[in-house]
Amino acid sequence: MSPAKRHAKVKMTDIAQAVGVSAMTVSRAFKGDTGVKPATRAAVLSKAEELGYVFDATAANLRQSRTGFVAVVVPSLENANFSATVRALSKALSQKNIQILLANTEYDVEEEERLIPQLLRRNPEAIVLIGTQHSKRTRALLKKAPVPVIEIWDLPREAIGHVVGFSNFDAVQLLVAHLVKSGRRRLGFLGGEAGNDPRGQQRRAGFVAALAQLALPAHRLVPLGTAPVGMTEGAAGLDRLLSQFPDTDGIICVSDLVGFGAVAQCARRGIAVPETLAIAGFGNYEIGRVCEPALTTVDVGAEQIGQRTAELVFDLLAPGNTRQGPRRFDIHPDLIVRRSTP
Amino acid sequence: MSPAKRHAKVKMTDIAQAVGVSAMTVSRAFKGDTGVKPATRAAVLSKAEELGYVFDATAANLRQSRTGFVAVVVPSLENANFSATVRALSKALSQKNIQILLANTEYDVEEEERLIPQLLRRNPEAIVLIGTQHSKRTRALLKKAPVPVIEIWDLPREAIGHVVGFSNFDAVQLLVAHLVKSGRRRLGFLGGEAGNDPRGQQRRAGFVAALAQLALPAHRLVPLGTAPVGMTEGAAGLDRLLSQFPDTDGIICVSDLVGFGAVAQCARRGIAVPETLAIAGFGNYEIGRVCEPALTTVDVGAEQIGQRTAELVFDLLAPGNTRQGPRRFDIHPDLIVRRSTP
DNA sequence: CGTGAAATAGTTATCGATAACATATGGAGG
DNA sequence: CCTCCATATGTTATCGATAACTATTTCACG
Repeated sequence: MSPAKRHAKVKMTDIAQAVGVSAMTVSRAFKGDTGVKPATRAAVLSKAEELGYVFDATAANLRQSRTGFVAVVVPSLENANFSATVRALSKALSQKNIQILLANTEYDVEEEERLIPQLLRRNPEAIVLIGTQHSKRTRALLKKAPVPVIEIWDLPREAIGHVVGFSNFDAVQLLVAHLVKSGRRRLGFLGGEAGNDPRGQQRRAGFVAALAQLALPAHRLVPLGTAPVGMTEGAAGLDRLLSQFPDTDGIICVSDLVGFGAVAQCARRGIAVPETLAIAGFGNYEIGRVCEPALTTVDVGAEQIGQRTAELVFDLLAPGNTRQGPRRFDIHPDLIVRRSTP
Repeated sequence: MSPAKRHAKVKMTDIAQAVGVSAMTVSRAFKGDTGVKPATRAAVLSKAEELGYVFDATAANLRQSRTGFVAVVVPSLENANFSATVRALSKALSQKNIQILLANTEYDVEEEERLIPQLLRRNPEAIVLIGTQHSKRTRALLKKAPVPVIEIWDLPREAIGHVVGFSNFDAVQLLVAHLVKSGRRRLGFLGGEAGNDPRGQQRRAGFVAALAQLALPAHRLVPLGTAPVGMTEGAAGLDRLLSQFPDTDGIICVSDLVGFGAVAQCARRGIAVPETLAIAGFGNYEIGRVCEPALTTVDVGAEQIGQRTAELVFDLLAPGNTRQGPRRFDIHPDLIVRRSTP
């Protein structure tokens, strides 16, 4: 810690005094455009530089009751899809100098319940939640909260506020349709255990519903354990699925990570993909693009969700915003066909 | 927006009035431990609940000049190693209700220079930076900043403040030693182009130095482009390396992602790994554990870095802290041998 | 030149919680 | 029954920037 750090904090009044103006003028000079003579502004800014002044956002925030940050609640950062969303969101927000207050729930609804009040105390301008499954208390808290709530990555029947997401349920149907069209009939699903990954469950529900509609059997379901499930679980899951249902001719996985685990396990076991077994993933992760054979998957537009969310935030914070009702953006996932399915 | 949201904000004085005590008593009741009669505290808390009171951290922060958040600057969140660190850090900090203010530089030193002043204005209690390469202005700014600076993920010769990291330079030597011990002599390196990934460059430098020390040729270097480089670049890089240096018998990759790309490409080209070509990765990503053959790699203790950083932050913020000099934690990476090397 | 609107600058009060200090109440001990 | 100290609570001023208002200067134009 250098000696400079021990100096008393420099504030606007110090600059004001040094330059010979009032604190208000300094404040105006910093904000940029209001009526301050260019010469005065220059003097203020140079003196500020000289004194090593650092603007105190806390004080400004209190006075203005605007904080300029957005709270973001994620189930996990290690999921490349979620981090892509956060990245896109962060990038867009930082353009307008809005900061992100990050909270990580580890897929735990109770942890979320504990964290959200902590975030709300800081008066974020909006709160963005990946996921739409919350505890009763959390929902009640957010409903009353004096900030816009944006749930993303899903399309809940009953949203708390705004929504930017897609239907996991529908997205899986793209994959089912594709596999069925290419002649597969005995389809299995890896992932989506009842529990802490609502998106995974929805994908499974979508799978079951799609098969039911086609009058195909939908009993080949293998849960993989507690989220997050990854490549390791995919490999183990494939073995489990095939030992229970050896005649399976197509598998849809809850994510590309699981899909890759399954494909890799097939390679080890000498099962031909896609000839003997077609395998599809979900989420368009990099691994699905690179593995052998490359995975058919669904691109859910992770970046797009982040981008759109940022735009929504800008909209909500726009000065003239006549708070209309809650908004709902439906992102449409794209089917990406690759070599792992015929 | 529910009607409740239009209500004027409830503050401590409102509760005080409703309960018939002073604002100070309400404040004390919330803090928990100071001398407040249990009955009074109960009355205050229940009234607060009833009125839907939300504590305003901004005001408290201003008064106390403590904000309770830590700024975290990352080059990228999509790197699983970095997000593991952030996750561990976030998890530990949230235990003590310290929030994370996140900033993403996208591996861009100028973006970092733009973002850090924004963060400093918010009076974080500490600023954590992944990486030790900063612009001159950034360094100067951080040196003067009235908050502890913690650089992580590297061991810089000249740190700004505290350090929690490991030597990328040394870590690679573990891999070189391992490959050489198993008889490989014509080693190549994929990654670490001069540019925006200083950690990658250090790994390459470590590779060159290790070979030089063993009097082995160290010219088989293939840059992959601008960070972040991943699986795709690994596959392309392998082709490039083998076309330039067909006799290569061992490759060290700047990350497991690149390593996987290389291994996958070998599978496509029918090159036997590790018999013909040994391949090692870096970072102990999940992919390296699951791919075929599994990758020999170096575990750099990403979570451990986050954990340690949190502990350091706690230490620095401890009330009785007699600010000693800067601290330096050297994390020791571990070699993990798997099937991709003999 | 004089006048008034625009441009520039200053004053005062405020955002909401709390540190620091001041005061009231209760009960133990003499 | 009174002193004294611990416990419980109240008062006042403050953190630093800025909204809202007021005051002054500038200058275009008649």
